Amino acid sequence: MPTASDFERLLRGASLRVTAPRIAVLSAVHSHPHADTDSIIGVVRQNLGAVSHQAVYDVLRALTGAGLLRKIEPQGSVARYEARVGDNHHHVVCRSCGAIADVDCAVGHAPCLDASDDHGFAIDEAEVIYWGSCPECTTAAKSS
Amino acid sequence: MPTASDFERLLRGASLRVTAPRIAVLSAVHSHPHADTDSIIGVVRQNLGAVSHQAVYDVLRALTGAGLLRKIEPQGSVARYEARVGDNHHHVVCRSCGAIADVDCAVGHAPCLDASDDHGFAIDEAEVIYWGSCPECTTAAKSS
DNA sequence: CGCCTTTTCTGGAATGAGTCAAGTTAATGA
DNA sequence: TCATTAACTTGACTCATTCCAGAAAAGGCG
Repeated sequence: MPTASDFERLLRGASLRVTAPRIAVLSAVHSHPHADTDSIIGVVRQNLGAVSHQAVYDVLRALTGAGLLRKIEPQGSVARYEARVGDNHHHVVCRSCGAIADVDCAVGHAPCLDASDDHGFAIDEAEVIYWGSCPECTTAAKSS
Repeated sequence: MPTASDFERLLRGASLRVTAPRIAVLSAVHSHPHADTDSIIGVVRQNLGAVSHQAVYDVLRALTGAGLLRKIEPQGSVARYEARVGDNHHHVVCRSCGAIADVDCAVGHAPCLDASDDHGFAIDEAEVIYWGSCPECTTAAKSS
């Protein structure tokens, strides 16, 4: 678990100003991977007291733009954020409860970037989402 | 381009009632792949006259559930629908203009379904979205 | 062919994530 | 410390999607 000064270094490294809301958001996302915006707001307020939701939205956008956070939004879910960036990993999403887990890329290093026919697009990223049923929901479904 | 009676057969095959809005929606999605809900409503109204947006939403959900349509919603975009189902293809999305194109699966037949570590999830589908820049936007960016 | 049940469609109101805008506050760098 | 500029607050607002209750139509059956 990184400390506040680690986060401060991260922010400075991205030439972003160091403010309490930003550190709180970074910390919240680090300790709650795949959390949605609302939960993040909750965690941040628990640490800092009153913080406007607007500030959290702004911070999330700034940090996502700077590459410190990654935004994911699987179908039917609101936006979620995670702190693992730059390691090209993917996600499994449970169809029934929405749980999300990380999955390292199956084939090796940044592999899935090959489309059979790219229609002239300049492709810079391949995003993979695996859909299925998490262990809990699988068990629950069997016993019913 | 399938005809109205083709769509009727599709609907009956899925044991869904055959109604004008449903045929119009099917037809609209077939002729406008990757259209968002609003455009679909527009096309349907052009063919049928007044149709409530609610009916279109209901129809889209029913058809998606029956497997006649597929819903896709890339980040930052509203829901879009397409009629190509059951052939495990993926999409390229342009980061700047949002254009979407189809991409057949890179490695062969339902290939990407292997995650390195599935965390106990029972995975039934792998969804791949390639991000990049479409030919138009690539050209526009160079000339600026 | 016409009735009955069930599903679908209409119209309008409601929900909720996310955005906009204007003004205030605070971090940074000289 | 002071000026500059980015970040935060407040509050209203947008817009896709959903909910609700009543009207209409589809399909099955006599």
